[in-house]
Amino acid sequence: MGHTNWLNDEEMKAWIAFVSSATLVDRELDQQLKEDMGLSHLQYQILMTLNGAESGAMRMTELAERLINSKSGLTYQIGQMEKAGLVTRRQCEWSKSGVLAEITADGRAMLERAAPGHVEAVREILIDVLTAEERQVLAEGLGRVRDRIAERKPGGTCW
Amino acid sequence: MGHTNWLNDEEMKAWIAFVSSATLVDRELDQQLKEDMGLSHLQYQILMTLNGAESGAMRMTELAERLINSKSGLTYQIGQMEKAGLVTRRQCEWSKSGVLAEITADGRAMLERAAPGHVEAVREILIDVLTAEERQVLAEGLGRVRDRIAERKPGGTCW
DNA sequence: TCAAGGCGGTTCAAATTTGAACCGCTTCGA
DNA sequence: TCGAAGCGGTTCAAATTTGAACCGCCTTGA
Repeated sequence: MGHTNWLNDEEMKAWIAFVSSATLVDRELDQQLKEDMGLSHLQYQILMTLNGAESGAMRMTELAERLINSKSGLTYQIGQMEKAGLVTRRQCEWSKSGVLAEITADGRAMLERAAPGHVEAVREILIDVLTAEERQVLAEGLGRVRDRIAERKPGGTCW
Repeated sequence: MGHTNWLNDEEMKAWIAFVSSATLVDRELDQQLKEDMGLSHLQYQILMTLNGAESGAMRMTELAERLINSKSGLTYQIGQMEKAGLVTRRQCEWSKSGVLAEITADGRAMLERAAPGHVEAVREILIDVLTAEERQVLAEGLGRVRDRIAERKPGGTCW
């Protein structure tokens, strides 16, 4: 196996397009959210995820996994957002250790104000630039990529 | 215009797949490079870019733009890599301000050692998980996404 | 009953990133 | 020719991220 199977031109193009577009899209959205609402993309995602959970609350670790973030990083961000009044921490009922992050009324209000602009930006930057077929392929192919990587992490929470 | 055009299910799937796969892929590659070679993905990209430039050197600002990185961030990283002996700084001939970052022999050697493992990882994580048609669509569609965003930045160097 | 091991989170120091301020050239227009 | 504006990079402080160490709770098995 001593020989490397380099990427050919076709593969290289796909790879470059993927990496560079991902970087740019992320940067762009972060900027938009920060300018318009003072939220980072991560904070927005936290609010979205909590808002979507029933009772608006979720365990720290599960939240970290969902958002593909390190545990300590999440602790930090929840701390910031707690200061800002967007979320609170609550003890988990059935486990003395165990903390629930919960979205507050202010958090929901913030989300309502932020969502339209964010969705608009997502459309403008990504969704509306692609055809329906392309979106279909993206969902399918990249979904598979995501699942493959997720599978590789047996233990799971090693971030 | 008061009404938000929310993402429908099909669009949402594409969006989610894109964001989450991008995050995971990036994390995965960073990890692989760091474990195997002690390089961050950014550092690897810097070496790649310099190596590809004729004379193995490039202006700081151009490098920053290529890599979609802030100027100060690049200054920092080049500093680190200079300490590690992978690159050097050189004054630009035709401009007294103006700095060229140049890859060293050690830098090229490092790149040669790192490349096979990196390419392998890129294949395993992304390229080989997709069909040729999917790669084609990715290159085409996401290439368009990248170009659109790049166009929006008229001045260019505002990072 | 009790100690080892695992889980859920937090803390801590170190590395990285960001954006604004700054500094020395360069370039123009008055 | 002089001075304001712009470019190319760096510096600096502040925000964020990371990974390892740690702490208390919980489970399990001897």
